[in-house]
Amino acid sequence: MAVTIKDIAKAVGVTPTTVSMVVRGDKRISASTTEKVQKVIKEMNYRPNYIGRSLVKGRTNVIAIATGFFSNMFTVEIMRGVESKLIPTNYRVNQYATRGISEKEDEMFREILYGARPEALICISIKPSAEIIGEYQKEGLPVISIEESAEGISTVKVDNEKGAFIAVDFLVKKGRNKIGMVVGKLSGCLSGANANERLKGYKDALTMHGISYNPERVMEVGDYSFEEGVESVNRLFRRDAQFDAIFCAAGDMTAAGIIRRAQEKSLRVPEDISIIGYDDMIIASIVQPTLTTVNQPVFEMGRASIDLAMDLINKKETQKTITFQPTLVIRASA
Amino acid sequence: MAVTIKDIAKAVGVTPTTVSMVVRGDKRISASTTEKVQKVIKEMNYRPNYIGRSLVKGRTNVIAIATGFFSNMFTVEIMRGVESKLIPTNYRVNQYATRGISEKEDEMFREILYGARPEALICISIKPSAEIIGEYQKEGLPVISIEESAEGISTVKVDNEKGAFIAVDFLVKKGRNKIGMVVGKLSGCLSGANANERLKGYKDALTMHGISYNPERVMEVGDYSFEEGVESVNRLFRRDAQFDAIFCAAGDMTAAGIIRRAQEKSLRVPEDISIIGYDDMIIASIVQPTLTTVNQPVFEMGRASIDLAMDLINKKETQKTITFQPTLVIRASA
DNA sequence: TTGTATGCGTTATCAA
DNA sequence: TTGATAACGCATACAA
Repeated sequence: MAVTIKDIAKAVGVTPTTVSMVVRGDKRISASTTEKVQKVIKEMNYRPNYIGRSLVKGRTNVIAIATGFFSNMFTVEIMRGVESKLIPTNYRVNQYATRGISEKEDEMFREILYGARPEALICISIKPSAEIIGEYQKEGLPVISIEESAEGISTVKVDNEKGAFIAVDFLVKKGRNKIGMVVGKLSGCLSGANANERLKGYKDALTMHGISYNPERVMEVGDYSFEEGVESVNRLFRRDAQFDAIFCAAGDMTAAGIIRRAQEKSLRVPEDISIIGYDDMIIASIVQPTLTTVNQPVFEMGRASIDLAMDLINKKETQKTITFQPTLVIRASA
Repeated sequence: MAVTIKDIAKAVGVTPTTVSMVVRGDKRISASTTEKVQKVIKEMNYRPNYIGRSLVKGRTNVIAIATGFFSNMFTVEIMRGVESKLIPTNYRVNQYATRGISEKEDEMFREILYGARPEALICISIKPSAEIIGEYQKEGLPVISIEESAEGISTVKVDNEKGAFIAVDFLVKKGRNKIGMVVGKLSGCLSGANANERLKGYKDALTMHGISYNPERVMEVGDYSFEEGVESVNRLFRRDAQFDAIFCAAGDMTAAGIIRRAQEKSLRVPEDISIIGYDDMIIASIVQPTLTTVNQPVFEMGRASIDLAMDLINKKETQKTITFQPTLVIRASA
């Protein structure tokens, strides 16, 4: 078994209390005993057990992060930001993946709340039910949502309407007026607020430029894969509509698929058809032509979520919404 | 504060022991009290606190996973495998990123071991020092290393020699004999066993085909970025050597950079120069021409690491090495 | 079938 | 400046 505070106490000839105080750097212990205790701590390679400490302190120094999958690029970039902010703190993160099984979400959130007892919960692209939010509030445990927002919790998000707006505005100013849109699910259990907000930005930009909205030009996709990009071009071109541009609000990977399929159909990008993606992932600068896309400061959002979590934990802040601004990164595809 | 076992006990009019036994489904409690207790548990929304439970049981139901960064594609894919295997268990993972700061690694491993007290440690692409391994062994805590291997710990790896061998063998059989190699650091603190094993496979394949080894054709790179691929072509072509192929053992992203730079130099891929990558990440099927590459069953390795961890925790297995076989995925670049 | 007593590793309160 | 005692939430050996 591991060395405990008691072992140290016995070895030095003091009580556990004294050792505990030395461990925590309490100034009331004399220099001489402090030194003796620290020497034995080093020799016996003692370190405090967080479990015991958590139990008595009622604090776990853990931030829980929940999302569907930790394996997509957006989440990975968020986590990079999270990691970078976590270093100077003595907090750790515990990850919880729902894996898209929404029936089990409530159960998972309760297990986190009552079982694991983190000091804050950060949700990425998922939204706890109102009931769960109520239970977290009752326990005084702050909840932060990245991307989604809900009554009673803090939010870190990007202005999706604006992101879509600046992309479509740019296309129109380039002389395009038959602009298609590929976007995530607008309704149903897999839908998020994002898709609808981006659709609104798209419509607003069209309206502003006096272009009528044609639902035949909008295509919903389920995941954010390359293959769905390929497939969405196939399906859009079967419809009764023409296109001189496609704004892919469903991410750069799908946009890459769109470029590929367009090229296979002998359409020149951007001469015959302009394409704009969303997210500004690394893939955007690798495809040919390189992809004009809407950048979201994802790394910064990860960092902001930890800052906010710490402020909420330390009661320096109450419920708050942080909105980041997207920017258009102009490359070669539009 | 949250509901505890005591609150339930008081509400029902039994002792905490009885409630504890009901929670764990002990058959010794009568059906009638079991029912009463369960009713109140539901009403008061009670759930066992893992901290308390861990302290007394000496088990945390946590597997620690440590690596440099969780944000690269290889690690992400490992984590996907890990997540997929974790569902039916009641184990969770805690992530620890060293962020490449190797001086602090020992300290981190000790904090994990003595502070967080997981039941197993999985290291991805990093290798604990012999001293640390000794301490983990002393505590009876199994360590699994993915990619790296070391004395005294279990390993999940891919046959790197074979991966390089099949790639180079394929190139030679295609009539190439001036084959360059781009590979990770072969020595120094950032080096791994991987790079050297792949170099050996490269040399073995050349030898087998009677081609002499020319160190001028080998180029070391530090990270696995697209930019390094671009840069490595620049540097290789400044050397006193010719090339009709490049085997990029430093991953597909770097290989994509090599393709790009080769094309910029008006070299046709694969007519003038064949290129083979490593890892078979999604990028391999997106670049033009699509990339011939060495596939590693990364997802499966993640899954295997959890299976192995569970077996080690449950003493069904002692130290063990699992070696996966790479395969060559032939696409258009070679 | 249920309750009593004790302990897991740590910290906090109060007393010496 | 240090120590004795109790407590955090839970599980378990043993007693009743």
